Amino acid sequence: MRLTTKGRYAVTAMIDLSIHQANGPVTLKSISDNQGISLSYLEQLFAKMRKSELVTGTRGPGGGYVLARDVDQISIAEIVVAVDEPLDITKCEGLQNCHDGKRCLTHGLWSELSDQLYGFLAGIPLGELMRQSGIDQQDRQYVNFPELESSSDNPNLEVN
Amino acid sequence: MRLTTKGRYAVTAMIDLSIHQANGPVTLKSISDNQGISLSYLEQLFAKMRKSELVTGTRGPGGGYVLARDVDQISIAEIVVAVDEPLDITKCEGLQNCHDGKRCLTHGLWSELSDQLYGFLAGIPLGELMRQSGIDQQDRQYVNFPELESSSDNPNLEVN
DNA sequence: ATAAAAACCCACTATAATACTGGGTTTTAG
DNA sequence: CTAAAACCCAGTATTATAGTGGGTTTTTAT
Repeated sequence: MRLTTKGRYAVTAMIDLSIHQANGPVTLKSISDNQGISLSYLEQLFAKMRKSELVTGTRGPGGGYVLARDVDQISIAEIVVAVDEPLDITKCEGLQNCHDGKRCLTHGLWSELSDQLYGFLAGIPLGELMRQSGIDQQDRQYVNFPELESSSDNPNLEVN
Repeated sequence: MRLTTKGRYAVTAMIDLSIHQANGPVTLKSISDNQGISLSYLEQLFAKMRKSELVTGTRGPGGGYVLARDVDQISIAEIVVAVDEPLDITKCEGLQNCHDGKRCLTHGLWSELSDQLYGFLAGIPLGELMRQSGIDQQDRQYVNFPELESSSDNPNLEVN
């Protein structure tokens, strides 16, 4: 499992969607305007999320997207996996540098780490992030994730 | 915090290093041969990890790299952060699509998620993965991470 | 001394992933 | 009928990833 900016775009778009869907279907155009993501890129992302049955689209005027499930029944993991296409599994098979099984071994280790990461993100429902967005920026600090302290020694807070 | 194949290369190389450093410094050449990563790419990765003081290099014949700290005092998070250069923080500042603070808001949300991911990976020492590599592939299943069940419903096991 | 092994350094290139542009076509409300 | 929207697709620009190919220093061993 990878966690790239692509997944961040998708999660960001889904938060926007979950915030605004109360008034009916949300258009990609509005998400595009709100979040500064190109319309066509959003279309690509939502095509994948629709295939993963995270959202449902309705056509025509007044149409748009709504979440296919309750906001708390959709995890961050599902969103990330939906847009982040898996790389080919068989890459190391039949390669000369895999002869002693050493490469496959570390691959296996990473897949376990990946599995854990998935489990971690699977435990964070979209609604959790959505509700945080309603809280004022100043006081909003890990209120919904008490299991983690401030941990402000993180040198890599990717804010953009 | 991002988690890409680049981080995986670094973690893989560090596992290889931690396994072999008992016999003295490990050359990048040997890691390159073992793991099928290009020598020059390893040099780039290790230059960063050296700056982050995760490894120390010694020159000349018989030289190579060793871990700068005990294998259990180096976390996966540190390795990933060391090689994964952060994107520019100020990207959204002064942009027209950030006027209503909506973008900054979701950025903030993501940074919190990122912070949690960091905390999660910070809790996994390199030694934990290293020791798993000694266990036979067949029986090796989440033995060191009992907090997670098999979770074989993960649709995105990235094994390559 | 000399040779060789290794880190260390750098500029460039190839490939792949990301994100966007710009055109469509369908569907559907009004 | 018109327009708004999803839906679709081919291409392109940009960026990140990974590699190639040269160096130079440092250090050990001959």
